[in-house]
Amino acid sequence: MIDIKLLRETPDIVRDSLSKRFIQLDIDTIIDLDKQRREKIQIADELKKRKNDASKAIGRLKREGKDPGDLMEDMKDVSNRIKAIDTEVGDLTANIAELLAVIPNIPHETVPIGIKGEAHRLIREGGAKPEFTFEPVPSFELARRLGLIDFEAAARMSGAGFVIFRGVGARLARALINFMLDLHTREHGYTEVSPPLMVNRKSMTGTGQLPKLENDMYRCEQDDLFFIPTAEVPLVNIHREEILDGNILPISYVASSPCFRREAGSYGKETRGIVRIHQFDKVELVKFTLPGKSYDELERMLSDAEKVIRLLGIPYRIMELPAGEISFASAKTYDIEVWSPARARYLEVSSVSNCGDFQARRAEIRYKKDGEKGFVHTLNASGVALPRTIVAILENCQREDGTVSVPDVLLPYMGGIEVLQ
RNA sequence: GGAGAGGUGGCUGAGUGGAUGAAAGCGCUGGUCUUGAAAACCAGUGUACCUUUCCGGUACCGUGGGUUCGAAUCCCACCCUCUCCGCCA
Repeated sequence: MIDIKLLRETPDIVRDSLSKRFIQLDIDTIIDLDKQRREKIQIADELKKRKNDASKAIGRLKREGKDPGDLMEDMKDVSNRIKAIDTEVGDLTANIAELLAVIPNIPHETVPIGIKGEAHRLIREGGAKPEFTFEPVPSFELARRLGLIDFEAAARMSGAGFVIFRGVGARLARALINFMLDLHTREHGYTEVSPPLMVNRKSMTGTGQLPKLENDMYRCEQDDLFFIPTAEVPLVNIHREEILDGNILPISYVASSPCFRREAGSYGKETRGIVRIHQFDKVELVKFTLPGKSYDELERMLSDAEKVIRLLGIPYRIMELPAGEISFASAKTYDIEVWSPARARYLEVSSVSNCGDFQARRAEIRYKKDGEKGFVHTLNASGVALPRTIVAILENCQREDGTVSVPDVLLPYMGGIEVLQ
């Protein structure tokens, strides 16, 4: 959530932000409602003061054995007026909150302007693209031939967009998860967390998935619980409605979890293979920082996620997203993309974002340090998503005989399996 | 799912209709003292909103309603925690 004061005092910053994101929203209505609300609060507060003073006087009179009858009679009317105004204020507050909740975060000043394509800024590249003496086979074909993934059985039991990793395929997924968790906990200082996979509405609102993305999530209607689309949601909500000691920041969490996404409306593209599926595993990184430190931490987080890909030896590149492409809650986002030789294109395996105080404001996550207080900054990064990383491993490490060599860093996790065959 | 108990500030914990935004203790911050530290003593120490030069005001005792001139305190609903029973990986 953006600060209502920003809207009140410098509405042009918000207008500018919306236009950079190519979003049209009526903010004048909010500004007007906010003005009305404050006026009514003032009136109500004055009446409440009268009421409080009178109540004290009545108490005093009664104790002295005098009759406060008239005063009590007068206060009945005041009380009713307060009730009426409070109802109006309540309605206005709810109305404003609702409108404010759909305003996206303000992009950081360094974020490039634009939308698709050329507006993406290349930050750096790594790893050499493999040079094949044969036509590279697409990952879904390799996975099928090697018996790593069963698409048909998954479709039968759950529908399109679900997959079963089986045998060495499941082993590879588990190896990747363990490798990443070990890397982030041992070398990058993250605390491992195993969070709930279903969370309530308030949590989803706190991180910014709601109210906008309700249709993109699986929901258990009976209990009004949502399946998490990313572990970012439970990780950030760990500290919801808390005041953190500024001296223990930054706090860094890592979790591996399945992610559930309805991907409504995306049928037709990317439906083949495991590039876009309804349930996938992802290792997620989340940090809580002091406001002044978040952009330093963003770079560190980017390199933490990048390390995973570098150690796996997969060719990749890092792109900075333009304002028109960054997500709702983000102020600045880098994508890490891995190379898919069979498709001759890059696939996003990680999004690394600084949300500034946007989520902290929604989720009421504050800090206090040396008498100074405020909202923390929150950051999140995939570190990284499994299926597309598996695609990249299969395709980049494939050999002419149809087998795939396992990256060295995964060998300790593969129980002696060096080649997928 | 059933029965019971309970949810008060950073923590422990008083408080059953008016002098309580909330006793007391602990913790924390500053000061005195000390070579320094500890102890002792003194002072301060919740969050948010409105107003704003200053001053000030309002709300908040799990959440939301209600009763009342007045609610932490009474009533209703819901949420959460604990104990026992049932069920269960």
